[in-house]
Amino acid sequence: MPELPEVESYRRLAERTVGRRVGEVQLRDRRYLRGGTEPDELQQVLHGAQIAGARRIGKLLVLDLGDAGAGRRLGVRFGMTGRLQVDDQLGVDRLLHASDRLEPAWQRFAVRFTDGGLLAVHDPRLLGGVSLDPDEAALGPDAATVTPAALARALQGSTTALKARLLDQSRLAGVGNLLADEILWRASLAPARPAGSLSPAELRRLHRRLHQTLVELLERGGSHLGELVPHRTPGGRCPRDGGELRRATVGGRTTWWCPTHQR
DNA sequence: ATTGTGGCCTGCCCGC
DNA sequence: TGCGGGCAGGCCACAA
Repeated sequence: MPELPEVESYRRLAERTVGRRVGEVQLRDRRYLRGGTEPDELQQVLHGAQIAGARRIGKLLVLDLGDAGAGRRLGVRFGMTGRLQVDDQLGVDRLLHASDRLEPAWQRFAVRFTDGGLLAVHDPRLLGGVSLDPDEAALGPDAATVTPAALARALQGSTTALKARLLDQSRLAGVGNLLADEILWRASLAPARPAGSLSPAELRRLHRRLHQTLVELLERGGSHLGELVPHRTPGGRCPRDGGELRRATVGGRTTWWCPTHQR
């Protein structure tokens, strides 16, 4: 599913649209609109606008608009099965838990550029969506660049499960379920630990592993390419010490961890 | 305010 | 072979 590494791939792909002008806007299903954006407004703002930039905050892709749409922004969320296409190129090859097929009906939103190119979002399950002027302030610091101090602030003073806090996009933006399991596994921290219970040494370890994991997976281009992920399955064993992994629901999400070395 | 839960949405996989 | 149920989880509305 698209987490920070996938969305960063999408952002890089979206950079190809910078400087191009929007012609036709296609919204196949108005359920794909989020944040109160109306089809008419979307059409009006996008038509004739130029793409001025492609940014990413956590899992949110933001296209800054220029010219006719100056000052406005287009936000794209990918949910867990969303894919970005620019011209004839796809952002990532494979998505875990998502079909690799590209049914025309799954193309939920697209803009045609006046040069004949295309930016399209394919999303079988409609869990993603597009909106005008998304609330960027509602997101915490981006997980790829968060400082140790900011990470500590995101966790401190809370008794909720550490993993739940890592998944809270308003505290830290970009970590999804697979990444959370991978990072906690690498940091040797139990997912159900109270978020505020980490010692300074554990906080440093978590920050280092978070950073390391993101650098590595950004390079590999997918959140499913971690070390733990292939073992998140019944009977799966810890690749570090061979112990049987445990499965439970933490923070409302399926969670796999190694009770032997994650404390 | 914070935290937890259920619903959305549908392709896919398993067991009968 | 077909079918039904369960599962996947990002995000949001809502409840406690």
